[in-house]
Amino acid sequence: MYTVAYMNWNSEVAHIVGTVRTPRERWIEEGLRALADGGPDAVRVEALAKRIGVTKGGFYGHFADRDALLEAMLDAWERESVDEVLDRVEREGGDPRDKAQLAGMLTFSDDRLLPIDLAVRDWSRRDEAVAERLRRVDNQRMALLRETIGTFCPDPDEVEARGLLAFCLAIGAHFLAADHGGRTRLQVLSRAGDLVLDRPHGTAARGKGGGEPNG
Amino acid sequence: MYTVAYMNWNSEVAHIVGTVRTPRERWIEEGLRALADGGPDAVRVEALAKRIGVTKGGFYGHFADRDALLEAMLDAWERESVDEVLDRVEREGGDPRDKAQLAGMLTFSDDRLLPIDLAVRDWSRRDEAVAERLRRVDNQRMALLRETIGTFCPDPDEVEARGLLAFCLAIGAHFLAADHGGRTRLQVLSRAGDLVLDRPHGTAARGKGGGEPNG
DNA sequence: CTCGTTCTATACGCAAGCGTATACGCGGCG
DNA sequence: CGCCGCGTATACGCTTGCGTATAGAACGAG
Repeated sequence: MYTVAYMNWNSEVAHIVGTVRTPRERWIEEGLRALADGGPDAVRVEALAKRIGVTKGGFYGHFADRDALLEAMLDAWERESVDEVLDRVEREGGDPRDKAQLAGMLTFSDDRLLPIDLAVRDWSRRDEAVAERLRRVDNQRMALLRETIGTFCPDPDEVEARGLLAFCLAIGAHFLAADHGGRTRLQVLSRAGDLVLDRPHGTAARGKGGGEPNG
Repeated sequence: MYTVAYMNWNSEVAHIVGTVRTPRERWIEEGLRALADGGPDAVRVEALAKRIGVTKGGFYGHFADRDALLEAMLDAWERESVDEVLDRVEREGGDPRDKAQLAGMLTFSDDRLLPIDLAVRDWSRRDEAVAERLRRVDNQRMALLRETIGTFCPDPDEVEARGLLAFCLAIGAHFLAADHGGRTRLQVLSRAGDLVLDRPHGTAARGKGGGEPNG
């Protein structure tokens, strides 16, 4: 019976999804990995094929051309970034401030999404369409920050400023190469987060970069 | 800048520097422009030549290969970033907080240096040698921030946190695509700067973003 | 004026990468 | 079984880009 079920999956779902051998999603996934590793220019059809273990033969059955893949990659990223992360924050968030911190630290400590996010940011500086997508994503994250920060900060202008600060902190830290004289980046980051969220030092719940370093 | 009239440069200096027609610096300059516009992958010998108005013929008289140009570009950028900016801040800086603000807003509102800086940051994520250079530059800027913030903030850990915050704000803002509901990015940025530097709203010497003391 | 240095133009070989065309293989279906 | 669909492999033409070779032009020096 299992065999039947499997074969049903094959026949029924196969033509819906489109392919069984190397699904369209596989190309997108590998494309995003290449994007994360080397930027948009590193997304090369033949290179992806080699990584997957096939030739580019079947690629053009899924995508009209390389640009179509890039579009699909951005679609996937945008959906994954917004839906998944926001959902997860909504589910797991506790104290509003920790929730805000979680919002930032979630995307920005995810080993998979983070490098993609950073690559997209740089990419968006040169491609208006990418910038537009990033704007949609960032606006949603910013909305979350506004909401959570608004719970303890009455002035809307200050809320916005703190939101920007938190966001810039989460992003900028990954584009920064400075040392901190003995301190860990995480330690300084934690302290900075306390400042942004206007909470006494060491009050953060166990987030990702939270907690007291003690060292 | 280098471009200043290398045409009437000829007789005297020619045999000292070695070249008159298209100086080595010209290739570097154009390379940095290409880097700013399209990242390291956009620095192509033939493209630069076309932009300069020559063919690549003379290029290999100045540089062993493309990598040598990239090295030279980074040399130039590193020196220009550190020396020029720090000197200027030292000369023009007034109130320590404004000086700190100037430090960030100088590089990060310079139409020429800013895009190069951002491109180098992204580049450094994929090239360890570039990361090392960026570390040197960022450490110097961070030192300046420490110094100025330290004048009004006694706690070294907090100084470091505020410094990181300021730095991240200056950088991150350029990688951020979110809107601010009616407000200008500059407005929010200004308010955020006030928070970071722990000063009442509206006390800044000049508006942020290009508003350096223009004496 | 002639010479040598130095940049310039042009041509070449080579490799990577895109998109297309075509034949093969394998599984599903009549 | 034999056809068909779809993914795959392979080969091709085309473009871009690097680095080299070589001849010509510009300009200062003698």
